Amino acid sequence: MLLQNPTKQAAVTTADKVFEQLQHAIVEGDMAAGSKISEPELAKRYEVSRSTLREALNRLEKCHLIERKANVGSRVVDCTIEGLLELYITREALEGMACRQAALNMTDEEIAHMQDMLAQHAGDKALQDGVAYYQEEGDVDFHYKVILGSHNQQLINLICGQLYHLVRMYRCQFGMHSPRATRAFTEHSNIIQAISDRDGELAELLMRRHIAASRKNIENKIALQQAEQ
Amino acid sequence: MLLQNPTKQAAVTTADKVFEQLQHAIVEGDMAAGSKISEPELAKRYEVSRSTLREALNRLEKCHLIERKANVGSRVVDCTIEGLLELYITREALEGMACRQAALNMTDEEIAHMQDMLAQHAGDKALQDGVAYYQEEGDVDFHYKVILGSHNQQLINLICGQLYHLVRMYRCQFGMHSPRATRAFTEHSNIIQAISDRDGELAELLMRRHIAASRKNIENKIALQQAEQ
DNA sequence: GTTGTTTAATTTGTCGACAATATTGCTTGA
DNA sequence: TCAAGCAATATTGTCGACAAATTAAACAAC
Repeated sequence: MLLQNPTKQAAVTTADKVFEQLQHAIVEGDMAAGSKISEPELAKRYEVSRSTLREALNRLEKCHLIERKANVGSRVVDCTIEGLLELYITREALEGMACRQAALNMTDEEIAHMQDMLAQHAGDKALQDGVAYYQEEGDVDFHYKVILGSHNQQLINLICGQLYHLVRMYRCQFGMHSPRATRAFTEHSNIIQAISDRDGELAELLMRRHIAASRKNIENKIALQQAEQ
Repeated sequence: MLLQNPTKQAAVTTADKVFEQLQHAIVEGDMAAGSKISEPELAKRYEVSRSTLREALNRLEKCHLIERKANVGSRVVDCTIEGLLELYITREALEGMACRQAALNMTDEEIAHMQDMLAQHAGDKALQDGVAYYQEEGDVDFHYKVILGSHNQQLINLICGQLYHLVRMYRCQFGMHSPRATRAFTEHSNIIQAISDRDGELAELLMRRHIAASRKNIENKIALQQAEQ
């Protein structure tokens, strides 16, 4: 299982390694969302100088996992419902367009490969109807493939390099392993079909609905929770 | 005339100031696109230490104006036709969605203010049918207003904080003061109308066409240039 | 003359210390 | 008792120097 950011390149410098560790810690919630970051403390904990730590912090800021204010310091971003919904809106726009471009720009080989992947997921899913696996890794794999298929470096960087770290963070913190698996599988199939038909307009429409469905799913949950209280 | 990035906050630290100067230099082309960046040289020229310069470089990287490779160094991004078209595609997706959200989320006051702005531009335009003014500043103002009107912080940060620096760079480097002014004005009017009608779907559609029209305008120019050779 | 290797020089990455700014806690006065 | 101002503390921003890596150059071998 890959399941790793395709735009990620091997960590060579120590700042890279610290960045990755911090990234993990933030995404997994080991560093509480919204909490203040103490540079001296973190530098000591990871056994690096403050310069290297600051270099790592800069990269965290680049993917919107922390926020800095001049002469005040850094905080881990906090996960709010509004932020989550905003993120989905943004994904809808970007991944929708990426899907349209994928329909135009993917090679036949890439499309074939993606169809194979889906077929394999179908097998896994039938095998272990626990559904969890597909939703977790399969979903991310699928979306990555489509995004990369757009062959648009701008879109790829924005989505994979920045947005998806936040997406993962929200997924962890809100414990979202949503049980839309079977439905998601059908939606994925239809999207791939549209791509292989080179129907960009339909591909975008389907991807947008796919993401919007997840968003609405969340909105409903929220509404339900508020109704209970 | 404002015409400045609405997400920009006052430069307080010296790294901020160096960042702004470098940003200007890159956007305007004083630092050639694609050229290598020498940290020691720049640090000396701006009379700061390498640490502060690197801090500034980090921010330039954040808005995609330079690219860094570990142990190798930084380069100013180069302006290619492909990159420009990719940028327009991305804008189409993001600003389209921002426009839809603006139709849903803008306050009546904000809408009224935008209508006033357009009316004023109309006057200016009639006055000096030189057209240049409207295209330059008015266009940017209009787009900023719509983006901010989305009330979606994620979209605002992505577009205003990152994408638009690149947009400005391309505009400068390729000398694009495209003469679509009168047509653009009509398109702007229609978009505002859709927003004030709270018709998100139409607003998004119109904004996407508006941006796509600019892209196609460029594509045609390119095709023409290549035909000449 | 070209290729491959070794050495020198330059550049980037990292470090610890100092300066400037912000925060905290205390004192003082009303 | 509370507010305001001041002092002390801690944090961030900036600096110059050293270590590690890359690039350039010189040299040797084919």
